Amino acid sequence: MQQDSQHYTRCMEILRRSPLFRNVDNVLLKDMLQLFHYKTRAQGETAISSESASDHLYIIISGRAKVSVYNPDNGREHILFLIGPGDGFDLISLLDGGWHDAVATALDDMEVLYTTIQQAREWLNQHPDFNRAFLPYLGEQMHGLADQVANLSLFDTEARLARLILRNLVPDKMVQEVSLINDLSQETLASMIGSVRVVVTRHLSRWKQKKVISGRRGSWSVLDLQALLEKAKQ
Amino acid sequence: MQQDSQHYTRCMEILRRSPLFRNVDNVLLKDMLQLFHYKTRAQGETAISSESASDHLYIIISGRAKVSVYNPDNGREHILFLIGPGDGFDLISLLDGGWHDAVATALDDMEVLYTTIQQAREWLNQHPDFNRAFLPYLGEQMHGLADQVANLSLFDTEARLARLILRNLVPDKMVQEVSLINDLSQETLASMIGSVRVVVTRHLSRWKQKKVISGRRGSWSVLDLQALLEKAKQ
DNA sequence: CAAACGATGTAACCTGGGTCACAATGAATA
DNA sequence: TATTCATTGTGACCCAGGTTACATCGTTTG
Repeated sequence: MQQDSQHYTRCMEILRRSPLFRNVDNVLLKDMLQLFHYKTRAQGETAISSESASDHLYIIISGRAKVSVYNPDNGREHILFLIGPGDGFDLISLLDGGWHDAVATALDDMEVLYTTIQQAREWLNQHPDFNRAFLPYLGEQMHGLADQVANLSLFDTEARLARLILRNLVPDKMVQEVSLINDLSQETLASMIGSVRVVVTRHLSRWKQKKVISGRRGSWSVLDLQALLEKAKQ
Repeated sequence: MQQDSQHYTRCMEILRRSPLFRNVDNVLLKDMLQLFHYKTRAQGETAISSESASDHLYIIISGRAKVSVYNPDNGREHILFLIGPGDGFDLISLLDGGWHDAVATALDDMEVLYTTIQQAREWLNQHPDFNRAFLPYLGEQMHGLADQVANLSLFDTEARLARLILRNLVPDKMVQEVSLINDLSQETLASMIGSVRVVVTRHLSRWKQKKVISGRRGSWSVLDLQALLEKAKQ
């Protein structure tokens, strides 16, 4: 991406804030930006499929995406990651072959930066400092996956849902002691905890009746944090 | 470990064959071995727990271990990885903080090499070539975790068990078209697929009746590979 | 050899949660 | 305002698979 591009400043800002490049020198980061190209993706588009996965890597500037796996036989989907501005996708292909089965789909209209694995690898060889930047990021993702495995096999759906919500709590500026969770459809929530929509609905409405939570899509809030922690079984 | 140690040659051999150091120069590898210390672990011992996890890393010389997570509430266990000679544990702490909840337990009597994260990190800074050696290994593990998530949430227990067996097939030298699987207790198999012992027993005995498999602990063989593939749903 | 122990086989039972089917509520477009 | 479509609420049904409880083997140990 050229320095005179209209998007240059915004992209730079996002990179600057990204956990991916936390401790990377500013000048170096500017240099790196030259490697990347800019493009947009409409909501719903399959941003990266398994075919193209192994030869490019991406960094998100705006919008969110889900990285998921499907079972064509029973039509079920599981969301491995939700990613947003500053996140990368297919970074794992810097380590080896990249995701085989996973597919990334845009949840919103998106802007992304992309480059070839080839170029990224060369860059990495010339600038080993970048290893210290992105390796912790991959470590984080690995922990995320291990946590998902643990959740799926050690906890029931109610606990998994509670845990998902607890991980997405956002402190609310208006009301004390109350917090908000993300704007995600119940369908999406279900696909994140390895369950189906109706089950999520069931638990949410039970929790509403018991005054554990209140609100609806996009504006949930937690009334009884203690109860939620209890359901998450620590 | 000193060059005059009685274990030196064997250790070196294991390291040489390990996927961890596939494309590492022999001389460099010998150098590296100096970093490590040797010790043994009895079967059943908790080789590495979450407390010590973040300050040491290990390479297995002999014996196997399981890396697993527990839910104290319902007493259930899930095995994240089975590791054996040439495998490392807690390598992820080279990336960040290491496993928090996972525990490694020796399945057999073991010999391990160990060193501090600190020392390993310094070594890695001086020898960036090692990044190319162990990063693909971590990438592999990451794929393994993603596969487990996919299996747990997209497939039923029968398919998961079939898939586990298919992944552990070993070509049999004696009989054509027949293969053997690992020597693992049904309890262990269950903990690898996120289920319980009785369910594993159920499926195995059904499969025996339908002549899909035969044998018993330690000497299973697959009679009808096609049927097994079918149950694994591709 | 007896006894003790671990790993298996099996049967009876029960429930979490998945499936199906429809109604109700918005939000968006004509 | 009417219509369409996506999302959500809810009830009835049902089964995979988890739970409990023994019985049966092999293997190890006194």
